[in-house]
Amino acid sequence: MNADRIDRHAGFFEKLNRLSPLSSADRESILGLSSRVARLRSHSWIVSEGDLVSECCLLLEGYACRQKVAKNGGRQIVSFHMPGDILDVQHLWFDVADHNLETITNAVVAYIPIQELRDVCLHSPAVAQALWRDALVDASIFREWVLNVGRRDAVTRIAHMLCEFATRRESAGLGPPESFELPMTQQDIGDATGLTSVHVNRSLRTLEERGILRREGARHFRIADWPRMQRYAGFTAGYLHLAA
Amino acid sequence: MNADRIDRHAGFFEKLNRLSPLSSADRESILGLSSRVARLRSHSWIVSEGDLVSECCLLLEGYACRQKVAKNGGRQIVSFHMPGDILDVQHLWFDVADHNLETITNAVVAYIPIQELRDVCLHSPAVAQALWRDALVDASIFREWVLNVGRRDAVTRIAHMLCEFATRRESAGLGPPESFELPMTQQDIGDATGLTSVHVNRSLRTLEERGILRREGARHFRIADWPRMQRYAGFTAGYLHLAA
DNA sequence: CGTCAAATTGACAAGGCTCAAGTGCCGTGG
DNA sequence: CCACGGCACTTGAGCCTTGTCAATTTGACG
Repeated sequence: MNADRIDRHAGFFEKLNRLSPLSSADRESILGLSSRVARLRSHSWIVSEGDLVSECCLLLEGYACRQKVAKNGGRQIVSFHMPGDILDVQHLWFDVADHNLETITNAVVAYIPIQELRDVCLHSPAVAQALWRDALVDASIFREWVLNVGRRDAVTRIAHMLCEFATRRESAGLGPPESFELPMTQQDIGDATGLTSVHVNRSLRTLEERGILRREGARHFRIADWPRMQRYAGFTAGYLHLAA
Repeated sequence: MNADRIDRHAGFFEKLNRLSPLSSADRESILGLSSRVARLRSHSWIVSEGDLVSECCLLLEGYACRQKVAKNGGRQIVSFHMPGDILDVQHLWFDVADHNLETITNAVVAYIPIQELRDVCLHSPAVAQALWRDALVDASIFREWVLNVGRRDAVTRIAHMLCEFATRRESAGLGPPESFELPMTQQDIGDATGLTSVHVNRSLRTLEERGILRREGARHFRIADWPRMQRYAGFTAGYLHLAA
């Protein structure tokens, strides 16, 4: 597992390094973190609300989301995650989970002991800053989602979600925003945007009819005019703080 | 202003101390922070999206909110704040604002230079941890709001917002949850819950009719059966991480 | 070729919005 | 002290976006 580990964590280092410039000593401590790697099926729950958590999760392959469930049974997806994302920085400082972590597709996850991560933070302010920043980007995205769900109509809402997905995907080096495969179902999109899957379906059709978006198969999206798409959705990448 | 400053910051110290136990040295560095105190009228914008920020704000008196504006002009309030709250921890690490900060009522705000706060964090891991935790609580509240706006119907949604307000108010030592004066207009409640003020008005009436809530004057709320109210709203205080 | 989940479509219901008018409260000025 | 003005709050009527229910089609995979 050791060779494995160094490979995996290299990506982690790059991510943190982008959030806050790290020294080679920082690099060493990060690569020195121990980890447990697990393969998970789609729709597995990694963490459930109320769980006592002692590890942070790093998503290595596949897609995941964070979600909460309302009293009436409604499921609300609160964020999507892609390879390279840290799934729950917050457990660095809170040991009880306040939401669920669920895989969307089959996935590979690295679990890093929180205590080790804390120690690294203590010895390296730069690493701490990087992780902190990551958490702040998270929060910024949540704010945008509140706006999205609260104040945009169904069609724009979905368009905005797609813009965010495409942008983060590109920024994670997973491909161009103009053409991509969605990992989530229309039900998932609905749960993320506060709509029903039926209405998501109709809204996607509307986006096609308006020429904003083309689909090749149900999950493959092509955006001919990416700037137009962003304008249509009222999407500005600022809140993602990509060039921190 | 110096005597003033120590007074004010005492509250700040208490808040951080609750989030992470601080030493007396930590206390000194916090009380040693310089600050600029300003009185603001209601509906003033403290920070606007896109602003370059070099100070963190601490709300000393009055109420404020954070909000974003959609392309179509819709205003979405993303969080409410009360005396003692730090309004933008995130500017500790991001210098461009991604949302607006607005007063709800007349308010008194302390501005603390970010550089000084950063220095304190560098020298005191405990202070850093406290501020970090505060930011994480923020994020947790945003997640709950996404759920609130996305998956609860109008009446429950408003009930939930009131529960949160009452709980945080109590926790901030501002009074019992069973009886309080709301600082915000019904328009504000609408902007926070993704509803129109008209529908907020009707929903409040519904809450009264169902016996969940009593009003004495438009803004004074009385909740006879507080546990029942929480059950009705599906409110559980866990996400507020009050007993960190 | 059968199976199952996801996607699609239609008909209808309903929750929430829009528009519009009216009321109540409070501070200001005469 | 009263009249006025403005803002927030109320209330009603009708519309429209989105939800519900249910049936059908599609597509991936064994």
